[in-house]
Amino acid sequence: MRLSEREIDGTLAALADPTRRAVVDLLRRQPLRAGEIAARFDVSAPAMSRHLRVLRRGGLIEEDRVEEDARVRVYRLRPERFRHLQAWLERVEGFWAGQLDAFKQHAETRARRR
Amino acid sequence: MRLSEREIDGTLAALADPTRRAVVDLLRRQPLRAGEIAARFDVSAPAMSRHLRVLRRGGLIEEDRVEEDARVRVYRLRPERFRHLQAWLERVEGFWAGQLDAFKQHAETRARRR
DNA sequence: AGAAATATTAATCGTGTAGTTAATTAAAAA
DNA sequence: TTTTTAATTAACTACACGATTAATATTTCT
Repeated sequence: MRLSEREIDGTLAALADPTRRAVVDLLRRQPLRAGEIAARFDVSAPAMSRHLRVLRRGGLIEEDRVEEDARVRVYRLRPERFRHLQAWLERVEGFWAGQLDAFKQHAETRARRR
Repeated sequence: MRLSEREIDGTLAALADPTRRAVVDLLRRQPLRAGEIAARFDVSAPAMSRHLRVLRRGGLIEEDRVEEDARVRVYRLRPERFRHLQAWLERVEGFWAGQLDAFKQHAETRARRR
């Protein structure tokens, strides 16, 4: 899958905040409820709620509801998006290989001319 | 190499802007002078200068000076930082195996509670 | 039904960031 | 030496973003 510019923007913007990266780091271990996440940081619940929304819109986490208690919302990481981001980075980094190809072609052209 | 939290922050913050990502995309092809970069976008030279500084501090590009004309500054991509970022993503994505276990445990706990 | 719990949205505030034009630095050209 | 050129820094404005407290659903517990 290839991310649109809009998706890339949301994803990178979401990761550009230290608190949100810490949340991602926390969710690596296991899914957690909104309250549990907020409690582990030095911010208010509303502030964390907004962070979670940004992460969700950035495609990095998703929200689940449990049947036992319809009030709680469980958040968990979405691995796909991280893989998409890796693919994006690979594409950007691919300039290196491209330059190498260009060099080869250049060398071949010169060789053929002789 | 492993990036510090501070470095990760600078790098991701630099990439969280559409204009700066477009600059990165542009520099994939070849190094360019500050003026050439600014001319390709719909922003003033000072604005682009700031973007370039953010990208440089984020470790994504570097500045070279040419001997023919000491006024011009040539910017080019630094591939290492992209690889470091990939490594960081891989580390975060590595949660997958653990997540599956956690899921199972979660499901079992729920089942037991009924 | 009424109270407590879970989480979000609303309203507000301060700060950081991107943009602009003007001023500045430094080097090449005339 | 004066003027142009290349690029940055300075000063200022507009707006998006993060944080907080208060208010609002919605669901559970007594």
